[in-house]
Amino acid sequence: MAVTIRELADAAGVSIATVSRVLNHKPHPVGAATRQRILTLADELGYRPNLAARSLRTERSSTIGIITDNIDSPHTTLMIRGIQDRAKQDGYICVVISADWDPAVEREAIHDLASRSIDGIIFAETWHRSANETLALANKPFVFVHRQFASEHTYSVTPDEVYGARLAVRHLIGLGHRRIGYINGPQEYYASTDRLRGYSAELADHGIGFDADLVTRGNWQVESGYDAAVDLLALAERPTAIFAGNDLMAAGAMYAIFDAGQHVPQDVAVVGYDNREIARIFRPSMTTVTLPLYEMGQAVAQILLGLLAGDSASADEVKIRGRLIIRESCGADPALREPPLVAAVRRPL
Amino acid sequence: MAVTIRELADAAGVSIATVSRVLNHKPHPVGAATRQRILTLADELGYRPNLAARSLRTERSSTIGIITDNIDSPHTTLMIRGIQDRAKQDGYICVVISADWDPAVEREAIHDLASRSIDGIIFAETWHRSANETLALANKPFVFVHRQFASEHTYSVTPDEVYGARLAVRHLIGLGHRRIGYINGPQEYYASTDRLRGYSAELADHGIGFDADLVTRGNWQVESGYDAAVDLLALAERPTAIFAGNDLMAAGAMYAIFDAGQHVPQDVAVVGYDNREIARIFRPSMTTVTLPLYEMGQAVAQILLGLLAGDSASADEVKIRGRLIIRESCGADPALREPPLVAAVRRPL
DNA sequence: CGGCAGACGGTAAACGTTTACCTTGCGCCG
DNA sequence: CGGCGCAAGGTAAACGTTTACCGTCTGCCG
Repeated sequence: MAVTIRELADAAGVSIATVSRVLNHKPHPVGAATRQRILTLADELGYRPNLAARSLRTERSSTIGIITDNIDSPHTTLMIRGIQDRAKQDGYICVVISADWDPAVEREAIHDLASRSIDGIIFAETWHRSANETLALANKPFVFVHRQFASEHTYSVTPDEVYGARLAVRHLIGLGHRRIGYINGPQEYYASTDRLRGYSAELADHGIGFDADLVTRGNWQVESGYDAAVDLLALAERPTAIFAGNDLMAAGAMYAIFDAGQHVPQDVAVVGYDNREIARIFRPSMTTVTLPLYEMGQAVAQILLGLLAGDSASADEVKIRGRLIIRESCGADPALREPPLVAAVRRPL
Repeated sequence: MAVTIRELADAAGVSIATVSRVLNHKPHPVGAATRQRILTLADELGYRPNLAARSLRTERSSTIGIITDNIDSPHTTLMIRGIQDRAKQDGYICVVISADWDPAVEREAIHDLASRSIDGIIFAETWHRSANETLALANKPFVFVHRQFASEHTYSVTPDEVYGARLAVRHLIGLGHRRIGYINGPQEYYASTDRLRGYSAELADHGIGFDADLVTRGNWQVESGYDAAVDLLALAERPTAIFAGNDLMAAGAMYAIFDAGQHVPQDVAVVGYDNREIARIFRPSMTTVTLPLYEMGQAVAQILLGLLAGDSASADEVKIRGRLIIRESCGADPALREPPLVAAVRRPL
């Protein structure tokens, strides 16, 4: 079976206390020779501390819990990856639990994590809801990332939606557009309101007045983007560009434009948001703003690990900026674009 | 702090042994009255066993480890979801580790999991590689799911690729096609060879001869599907339908068809594989074969949990069948189709 | 030369369970 | 009525760590 600290201590001819001290880099003085002996012996014997025993003693487990509504979402996984990678640097692993938008499941998850002596919790894309009191009694540090709804909670990491929207709109303005439609997401999402703020702020910065007719609303889905674009195209003074709240709605908008016999970007330019897989594959490929999910994951892990190490985090809320990816749908100079998916017909037919 | 078994025992006026016995449903006889008292008291006090202590004692942790190459892959997450959901029914949680196609990381992951007294390991989409000997000394049960490459290992769950390919080809044949091109994936993948087998078997069943010219190869990416379709369209005797090894290559193939001035499905019908998000959104929406990822996850969890419970699993390898999703790209009777994304222009422009 | 500080290391308790083994009491049968 | 068997429950060891506390030895200073 696995080699224990006892056996390692016997092999090194010291007590288990000493072994524990060198393995955990304790300040307690240990002779250089013994330390070295223990270290090499540990390596030779392949000693691995039993983490169950350790966490029984220390009430820590080098594990952080991630609670998310559904792990099977394109947004979540990349964030989790960021969290994992950062956590791994400090020897932590992650367990992720899907709460299915169900407060009861979420509470149960918190309890489960707590009874496993988890060190801290990250709420990813999920709202704290009724979790408050449960969290209180679990009294573990917790942090939010990509929180979708309002909450008065302390530490959280979110994308800088205002900045992202400004990037998109600024780009369109730079291409000469002055009437820019916006397809907003549902009102209750931060992403919607913040992107709208960025949209109008950027317009204002360029002296373009805000026109409420140009702002429509979808529900993040393709179909709603289609409907919204139909409305925009029906306007007396039609927009020459559309900024969609996400790539899915941008796809819908482009379909509406096609169905109206128009072309993208010649007649109407389109910019999306999220940089989902479809943005790259779509024809025309979509100019879009990235959601810096991986970086957000890293950032939130960083904060939690800091909390666990006893630092008090520097900022309550950190915002991470995405970047604009220029492709075909906006009509920018091809030199600025990402290389298109299929450059040209490669062989004569 | 958390209530311990000691406190619960004191409250109930019994010894901790008795408490432990009723909580773990041990066969050891316990009077109905005491049992009831303990149970209600446990509930009232909100007793949660300390899992660290339990696993120290039992060398089990109600945790299963999932090792995958990259959690951020559209295939993986849905499978993980299936595993999680099934595992949860038995009170297990999952930790997933991304091994980044790096054998060293994978070995390290196995060790890490072992030192955490994990109960079993699921390898998802990853090959065992040099993991063999590491696994041997960790001696935990392990199972494979969606294994990509050959291996002589025991328990595994894979999609029934032969069946899926037959579904696709049968459908095309049913629509009257006799010259059906196939865009294969890279040779080293099971998915490629098995789908090819299904393709030719189904042709044979309908008395259609195998024509090597109709089989091309891509690398799963959009671009390669484009190139492959260009080749197919250049054939003297052009195929009237193309079966692509995955949805991405199907998208590429359709782009090639468009660029040749042809229409899908009128001139060439196309069927994909995987039922990725893009299949639904693409125009024309793609007929495709689902990869039953969620079910595969459930199945593999089922096997592992069985192993952990002491049953010997019934079959070494279980294959899960996907199903055909009929959309626009194959030209089937609209009545058979999934409703299209955007049924029609909803409002007059 | 006495004593003290610090370096180095050991002892043992504790963390919260599970479980092998033991005790008690009661009913029943020969 | 003695003894056996079984139901019901208790005792205590063990799991592998960490860590507070306690030696011991050496060197150095007054």
